[in-house]
Amino acid sequence: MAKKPSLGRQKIKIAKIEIKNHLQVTFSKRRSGLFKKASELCTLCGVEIGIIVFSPAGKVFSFGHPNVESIVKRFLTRNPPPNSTTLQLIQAHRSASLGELNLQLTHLLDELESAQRKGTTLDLMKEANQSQFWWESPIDKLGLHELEKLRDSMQELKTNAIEQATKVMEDAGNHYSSLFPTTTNNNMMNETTNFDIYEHKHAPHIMMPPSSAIASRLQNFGYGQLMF
Amino acid sequence: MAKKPSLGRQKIKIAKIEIKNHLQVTFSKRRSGLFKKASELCTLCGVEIGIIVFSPAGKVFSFGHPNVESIVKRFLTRNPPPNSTTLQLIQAHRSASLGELNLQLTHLLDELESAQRKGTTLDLMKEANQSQFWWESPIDKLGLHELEKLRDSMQELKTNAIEQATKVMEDAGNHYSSLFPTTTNNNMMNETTNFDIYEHKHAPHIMMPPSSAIASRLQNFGYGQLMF
DNA sequence: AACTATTCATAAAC
DNA sequence: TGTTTATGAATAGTT
Repeated sequence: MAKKPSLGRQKIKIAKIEIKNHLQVTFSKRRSGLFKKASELCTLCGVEIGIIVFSPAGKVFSFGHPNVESIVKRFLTRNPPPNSTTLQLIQAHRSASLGELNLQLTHLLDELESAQRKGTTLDLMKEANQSQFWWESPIDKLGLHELEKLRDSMQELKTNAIEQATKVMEDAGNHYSSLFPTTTNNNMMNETTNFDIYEHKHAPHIMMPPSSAIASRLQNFGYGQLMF
Repeated sequence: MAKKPSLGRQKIKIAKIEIKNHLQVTFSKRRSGLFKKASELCTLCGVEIGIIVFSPAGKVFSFGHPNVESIVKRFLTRNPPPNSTTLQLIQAHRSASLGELNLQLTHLLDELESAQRKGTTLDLMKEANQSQFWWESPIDKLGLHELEKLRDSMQELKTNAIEQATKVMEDAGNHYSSLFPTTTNNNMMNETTNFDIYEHKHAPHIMMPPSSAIASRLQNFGYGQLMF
């Protein structure tokens, strides 16, 4: 019988895909393909890469090694030395065993605690009717650093947890796929690589100054009328 | 004569290339491959992409559609995702399974991402020598609130992790003590493709020589004489 | 840089 | 969105 299992990959023109559904599929596939390529390049050549993608729907997808923010910042400020503290931290966590999860979490809790304290302080300052915003206050590079470390730790923690879970369940011969609400791939990313998908939502209340304020701020960055 | 035109492409391990010459070639090839992929993705799906690459030599290569700066700016000024659902989610999954743990971590990462982004923005502003913002911030206690929720989430997470760890170790013994090969891709997106009429011409390939690239970019950010 | 034999990515269809 | 299939593309090794 004439069977037609699949035409296989077909050559396509590099032009905007008009079929909505098709576009979504292609975007998803190629995005992960792009990130995978980036990841491999990082590992193979020991380079640092940051990728930011804005989907047509306004979502943000980012890839970063070691993380997008450090890349961006370095790009903007021609940051000279590579991030050492964070890398060390990650390195340390990379070989962590499940038994150390508790330790890590405890440590993270400590950091969170201090972050909270900082937040409280800032809140009090605001209530004291300070006209300056919170970044005018005690928060400085240290705060940033802490946050970075925290985040990286969390990332690593998550990775470890998932790794452990996967391994353990595989060993136990369980079919675990239904246990994971979110997709889990253990094969494409590199150890210290951030592969984040950050959903853009429409709640402008957290830290969003009026557009006019943003405009003026950006002018101070040399954006001028470029943006607004 | 046995002819040996080429072995063709050989499979390689994704690990740091040690032969410098080889590394250089691979970096060059794969970098252009990466940028090409990005370019195609831009055209096919009408998305905006920014890529920043720091070579081992410290050189900067970038790709941007329409240009890196606008992408970076959007990324930095993006609204942080509202996290009001996080606590609910955590509490709803009080008896967390491993998969739920993963979910929780993903959400926590989102929050941390926001916090970090704030920090990055702050830091950049400071470096831009901004010392005052004369607009009144619409912010409220959300900052504190977020931190509190984060804290609570972490507490919950810790409990769950310890539970899981105990349970898992009992179930599987110790034969998985050292297993941390690769990381994880946390994919959890579901976007309704919005079909805006984004006109996309040829995706511009921006590969400027490092120094000039940085220079022009920094000038655009008001760092002009600060650097050079 | 150009050339090929292969591996890898992915368009289609489910 | 995951899987499968078969083909289009990218690229490792060589010249």
